[in-house]
Amino acid sequence: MPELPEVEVVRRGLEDHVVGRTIEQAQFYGARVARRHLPGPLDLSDRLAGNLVAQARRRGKYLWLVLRTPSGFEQGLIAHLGMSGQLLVEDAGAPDEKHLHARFTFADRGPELRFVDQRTFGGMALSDLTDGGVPETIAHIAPDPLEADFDQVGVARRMKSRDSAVKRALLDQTLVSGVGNIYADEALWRAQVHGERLCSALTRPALSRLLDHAREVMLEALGQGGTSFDALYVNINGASGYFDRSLNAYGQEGRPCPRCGAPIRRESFMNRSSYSCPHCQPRPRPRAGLRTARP
DNA sequence: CTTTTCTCCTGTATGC
DNA sequence: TGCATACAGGAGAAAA
Repeated sequence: MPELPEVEVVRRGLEDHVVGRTIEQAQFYGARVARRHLPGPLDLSDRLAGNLVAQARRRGKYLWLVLRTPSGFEQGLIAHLGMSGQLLVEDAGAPDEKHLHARFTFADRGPELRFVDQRTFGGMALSDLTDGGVPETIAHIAPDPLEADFDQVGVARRMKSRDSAVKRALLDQTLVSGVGNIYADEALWRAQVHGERLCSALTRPALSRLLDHAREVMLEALGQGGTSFDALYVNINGASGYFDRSLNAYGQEGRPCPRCGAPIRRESFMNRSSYSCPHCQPRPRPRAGLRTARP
């Protein structure tokens, strides 16, 4: 599942293999991949031909190519990988993938760029750029912890004032972007905090330390090419990352906690799975007056 | 306004 | 063997 480190690996691949090239033709197959481009896939295709790819940028889990027309007008081609999206650079002769949704050919007749996505939660769209260089349609996405001007003090303060579970806040992309289920669980394990603790029950320094852990675990994962459980996340060359070997909590149900040896537990939270150490990350005590399900 | 739940999608694993 | 069900989960819409 591509989160910040995996998306950054893809961005670097695009920087190396696509930036500096001119799009000859962009084709979109089916309506779903361009569903967030409201004028539709044919309009998107028309607008892309002839553009120079000037930059490959990222915020959180969003990627965008800065495209430049011959007259110098710039826009952002946003790509989100969703759960299973892949951007692949391949020779034109390579057989079409089963879930191929978009194909870009270039004026230099070099390798193609393809968007492949099994579960189609991902997509592409064209957007004007704001003064800050971020596409308008993702202006609501907060800066991620790897950005130079990430306002950690401000984020910790906003978290402190939230009346919700701390894991929910970590996953809220309008608060801090780039963190998904895997790195949220890993950051909480490192911070020794249970994800269902309320934000307001933690101190601002503790919230700041949690953000430090989120940044550090994502940086470490980036250094190992990201986390791959299967062939659904790969870099633009189709290769897997290997941070899955370094996971301490996520997906480790029943295995000993690397810190204390207690078996890692799996719990359901927000209709997905959360993994934590029952000893290092005790559940919060139910508060008086809190409504609980009763059979 | 804030917070939570629902929905989109398909391949894989599991149970009867 | 076949069919039903659970699960993976990001993000925006809808509901509370």
